Amino acid sequence: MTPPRLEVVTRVTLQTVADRVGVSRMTVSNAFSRPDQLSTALREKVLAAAAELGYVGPDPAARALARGTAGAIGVLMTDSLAYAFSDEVATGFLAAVAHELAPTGLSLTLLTSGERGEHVPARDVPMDGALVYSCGIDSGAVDWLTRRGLPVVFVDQVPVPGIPSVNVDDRGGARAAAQHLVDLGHRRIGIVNREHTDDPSLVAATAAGDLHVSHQRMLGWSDALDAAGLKPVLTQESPRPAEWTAGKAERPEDADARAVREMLELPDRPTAILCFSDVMAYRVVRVAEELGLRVPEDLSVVGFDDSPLARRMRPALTTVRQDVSGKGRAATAALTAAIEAAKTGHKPSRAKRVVLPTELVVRDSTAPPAG
Amino acid sequence: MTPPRLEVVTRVTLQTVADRVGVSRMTVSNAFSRPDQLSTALREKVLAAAAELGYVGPDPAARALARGTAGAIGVLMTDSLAYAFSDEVATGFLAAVAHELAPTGLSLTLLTSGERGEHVPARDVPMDGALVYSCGIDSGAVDWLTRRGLPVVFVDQVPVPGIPSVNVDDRGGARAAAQHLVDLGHRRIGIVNREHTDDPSLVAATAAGDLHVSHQRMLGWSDALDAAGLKPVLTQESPRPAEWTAGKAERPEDADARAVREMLELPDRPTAILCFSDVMAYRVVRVAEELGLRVPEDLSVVGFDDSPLARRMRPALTTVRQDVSGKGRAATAALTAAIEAAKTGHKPSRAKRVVLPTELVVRDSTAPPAG
DNA sequence: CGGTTGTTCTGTACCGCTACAGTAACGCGG
DNA sequence: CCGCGTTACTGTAGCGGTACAGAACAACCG
Repeated sequence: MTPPRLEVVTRVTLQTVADRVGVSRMTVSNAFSRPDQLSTALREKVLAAAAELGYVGPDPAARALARGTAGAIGVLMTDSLAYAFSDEVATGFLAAVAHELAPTGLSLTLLTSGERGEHVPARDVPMDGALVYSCGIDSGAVDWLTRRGLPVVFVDQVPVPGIPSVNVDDRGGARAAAQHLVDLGHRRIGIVNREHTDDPSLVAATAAGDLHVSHQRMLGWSDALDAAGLKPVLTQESPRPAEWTAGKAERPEDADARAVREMLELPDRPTAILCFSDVMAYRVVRVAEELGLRVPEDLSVVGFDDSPLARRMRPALTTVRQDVSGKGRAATAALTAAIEAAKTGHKPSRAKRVVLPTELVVRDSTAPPAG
Repeated sequence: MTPPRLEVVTRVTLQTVADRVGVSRMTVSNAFSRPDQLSTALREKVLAAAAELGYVGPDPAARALARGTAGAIGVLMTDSLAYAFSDEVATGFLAAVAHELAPTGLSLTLLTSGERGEHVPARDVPMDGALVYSCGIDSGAVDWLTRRGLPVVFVDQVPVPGIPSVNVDDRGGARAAAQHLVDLGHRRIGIVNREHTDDPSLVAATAAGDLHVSHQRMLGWSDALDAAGLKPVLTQESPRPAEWTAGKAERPEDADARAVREMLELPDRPTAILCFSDVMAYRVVRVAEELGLRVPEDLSVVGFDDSPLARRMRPALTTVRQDVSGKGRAATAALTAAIEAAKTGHKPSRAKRVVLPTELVVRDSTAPPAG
């Protein structure tokens, strides 16, 4: 015996509309998805009936299953979305991706690398492909993606054979930045880097995937400094913000500031500092000011990225420009191409590797050393 | 005749695994999704077989269809994602949403309100519910969402009966800001607002949905100014950045700067300025500096939002704090509740309306007028 | 006028999974 | 040895679409 309780809202599906108009379900489907498959007159009639019945359109989930495409791509980011969103470089990248994606009809789903409870985004979210951005390969997330057989593009990661990647010329940019200081006459140069390692084997290993960028920049700085016979004063940033959630105390910043202060209070303090990012450069400038040092008279500071902050700061920051939007565009293009290729069964003979150029932008935060 | 061409990669599904182990497909499904439904021994055997066959787990799309849930929520934002991402208030909100969402297993899909080509995100993306954030209701997107019968929560929008909403006390905050200036002794006060309207009927109308916030703030400022018998010097911001895409010239900023400059060059220039946002306040300070005016000695400036920029600026900005993270949390909570309610068929008797408090934060950008 | 072509609509067979009802086997008290 | 509550597993019937191979019929052509 069927339960007497009537379904209050019987879901309106293709069939409902089809019955109403007196055509086959397929015709209704075509009316919505392939207008060229039926006469205009009938299509209008179907659409009218659909509107009347409150049928909005093909159910996205059902369509995804039947078509075999999800209509969305994922962006795999740091576990801490708070970090990702507060970083102007990351958001600029995302904006470019979103913008580039729009005309393709694909939408953008944010993936965290962390596995909260039973749910693993990289495994459980329907998508047609994914961008792996600024996140360690160590997180199982990348594994899930590849195991699912999803097209993937690496951004700012260590390139891996067989996987398309987009990078910027971090090393070259860093080299130019360091050379700039050398050319200005600086001999004691400090470096404020993010967590990184000098051991290439470690960097190459999957466990240190997201250190790639800092390592490359370090290499670039060393290129120029070594050539000039200089040895930098190092300062490492505290480890990456693991569980740095919105609203909590900002550990990394404090640790950073302290380290920089120590460096600037050395008897033989550096006359110039190379920084991993504009944000770090900003912090360095603040610390310098607190210590009564003028920038650039007493201390030259160079950033990296040329984020909006660099222009906003005073003094305006000398930095290395990378084309964040271009990176987003290139990554998106590479991914959509890979998705297309996967669809048609084509095996991309060689995974494309894109390396975008960087460019030194000299502004007001660098000058020859005093004395 | 079936095509002789063999399927190169036969897709591995539940059935494949089931056949291999010699159990029913249902058992394999349970092994993955409901471990308590079978013996541990068998489950392990199934999992092992799955691993061996390269079966990653239930296909998300198929699962979504069968279960009737998409496992994702959408956030409807301005057409220009570039704008959304470059705004610290918006990104802070998003970060909070993402963070709050994580434990629920829901992921986050970005929806643009614009309809590019045939694809309309709000209609075509599988999701269980959506947040409507900082986007005009005029865009058909909201219509699509509601027509689909999706649970929706409005954030910073004009509250609509029957729809849960989260707002902050914009008016109260603005009032406090204006009162602060009045109390300091200012009599000539300028206002730099975003596009807005004074016509309440227009604001209430759907066509002007995203002007709600600017209108509320305007009301708040007026509350205090009117009470003090003052009439503000108005300056409107240019219209919202319609097609302000990444990398393009930044029109709004320029227009803004020009307008502010005009205001500050008046013979009877204001001694204090109230701004719609911290970003605008920042621009005002820059213009003032260019004109040789000192802040706060010659000009007091008040922002809104208390975004990170406010603390970063020099002088540190007096502003009105709103709890962006709290807004994100509240919105997410409201949405998940609504989704839950929808699932169990419960009709939420009354849509909840949350209004978060605001608080004046006095820093260094305001002082009594000179003379 | 037979044959080819084109348009418009239909029928069937999935897509891969889950809900739910049901069956078989087992343990156990009486 | 029967009845009965558990536990472990299975079968069926969808979820709501789309792909693709026809079928019906008109138009066109030599």
